Amino acid sequence: MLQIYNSLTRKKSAFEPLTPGQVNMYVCGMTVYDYCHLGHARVMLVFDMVARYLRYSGYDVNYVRNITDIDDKIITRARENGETIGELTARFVAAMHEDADALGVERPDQEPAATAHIDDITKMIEQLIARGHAYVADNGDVYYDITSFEDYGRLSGKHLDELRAGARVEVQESKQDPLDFVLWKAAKPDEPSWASPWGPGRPGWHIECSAMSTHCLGDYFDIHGGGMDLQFPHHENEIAQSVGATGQPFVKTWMHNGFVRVDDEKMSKSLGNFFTVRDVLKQYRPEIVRFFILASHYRSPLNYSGENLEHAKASLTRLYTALRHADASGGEILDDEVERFRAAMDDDFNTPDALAVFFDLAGRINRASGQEQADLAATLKHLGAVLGLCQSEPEAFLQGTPQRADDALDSAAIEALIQQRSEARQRKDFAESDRIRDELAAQGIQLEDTASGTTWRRG
RNA sequence: GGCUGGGUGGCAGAGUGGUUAUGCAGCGGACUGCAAAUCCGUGUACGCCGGUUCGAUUCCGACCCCAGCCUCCA
Repeated sequence: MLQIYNSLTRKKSAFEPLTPGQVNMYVCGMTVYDYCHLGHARVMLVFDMVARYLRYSGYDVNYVRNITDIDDKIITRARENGETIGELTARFVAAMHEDADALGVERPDQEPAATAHIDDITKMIEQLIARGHAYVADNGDVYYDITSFEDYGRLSGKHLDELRAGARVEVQESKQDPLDFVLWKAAKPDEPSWASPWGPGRPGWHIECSAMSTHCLGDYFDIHGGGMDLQFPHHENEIAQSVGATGQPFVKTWMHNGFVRVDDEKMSKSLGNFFTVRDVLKQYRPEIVRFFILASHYRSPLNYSGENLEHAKASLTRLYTALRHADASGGEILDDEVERFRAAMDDDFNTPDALAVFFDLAGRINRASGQEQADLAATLKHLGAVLGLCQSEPEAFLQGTPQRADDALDSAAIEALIQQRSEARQRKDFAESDRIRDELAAQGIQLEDTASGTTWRRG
């Protein structure tokens, strides 16, 4: 039985979908004005893993991940670049897809963009006004009236008076309460805008997720996810909006993933300490990045460092080294191992524990032979598919692309040197043999002599 | 200050009221011309102080420290 930690109740509980066999999941995606950084990659990878595992567990999953394609930063950036917001966002949506695809993240079933749902957004705002949860201010903005929603603060554990005491919210004359948040922003001159009952303007950030999730998945759905920093105010506001507008409960299980850190500090745009996915992929192959992220629990902080990426690389190398000498064809899936894997994953998607099963399998593959080995290897590949790992040909992974294409040897050159070395070894010229091996090692090529010949990999 | 989450062996990272994952690194051994890979063996680690208990790293309380949110942020 799958247990998921619910941020709303702050405890793990058994997952039961609202409709048996069906899971509706919404995840807050990115604001497309720049390239994805590793923090974005973590969200995409974590919920990709969740969707994959839910499907593996037999659920029919409808996974929605939105795209925020209108907001202040987008407007500013487009203006700086001298391009339209449409041109800017189209470019970064494409870049995001490239990065996600590279990391083996399966596309969500739906990827709604805010600007394509202005009608849904304005309708929801009208509902909120009609139900007494929102008001039109004298500056033309529409605000949510925080005092009209009794449960406000429940998700984040905030109390209204304490939030007000914090007084870090910018004082806005037009607001009835400093904590009221904007649903619709009246357009200033030269800003992109859409028509609405309150005049030309654009949606506030929070309302788009309420409108799009409801549009795609209905009033009440199973899982809503995102980064921890979205818990307040974004998700808190979504609850106020959706429950306020529909009168129905909104989300059953809230899931929040931990941050990627650098030097024990949150990686973020505002701190400027971020690494883009494409930068990291210049140094490490996608599967290594994927392993790195899945090797710690999704709610834990994850520290980015070259050392940790090297750890991930070494770990994957061990798995692929085991698969390299095993033939999985004709192998049968071993139920006991699948059960161990599932027990780990059923415990709030405990991927580090699940990966321990992979290493047990690898060790046993190395010791076994024949049918037993084939069964073990087939099981490793089968479970690997659930996490999006170990699906490459072992040779392709181990001999994969060099880190620096300019000075590295190609396969043919390597094979030629190995051939020369074999001949040297034949005539017991070990000085020459070792010289060639050292030469290859200097290029990052590791040799392995086996009974059936010499194989190589990039170390 | 308020609210969350956390402090596990050299590193990474799970987990548990008593037999103490997993990977990397280290050490000893096997294999090897030598290596590499692999295999075998090897490490009583759970922030500090009290309490509950036959027994706590695991439960309770205090304390110290760290991170996050309270402002745009995945």
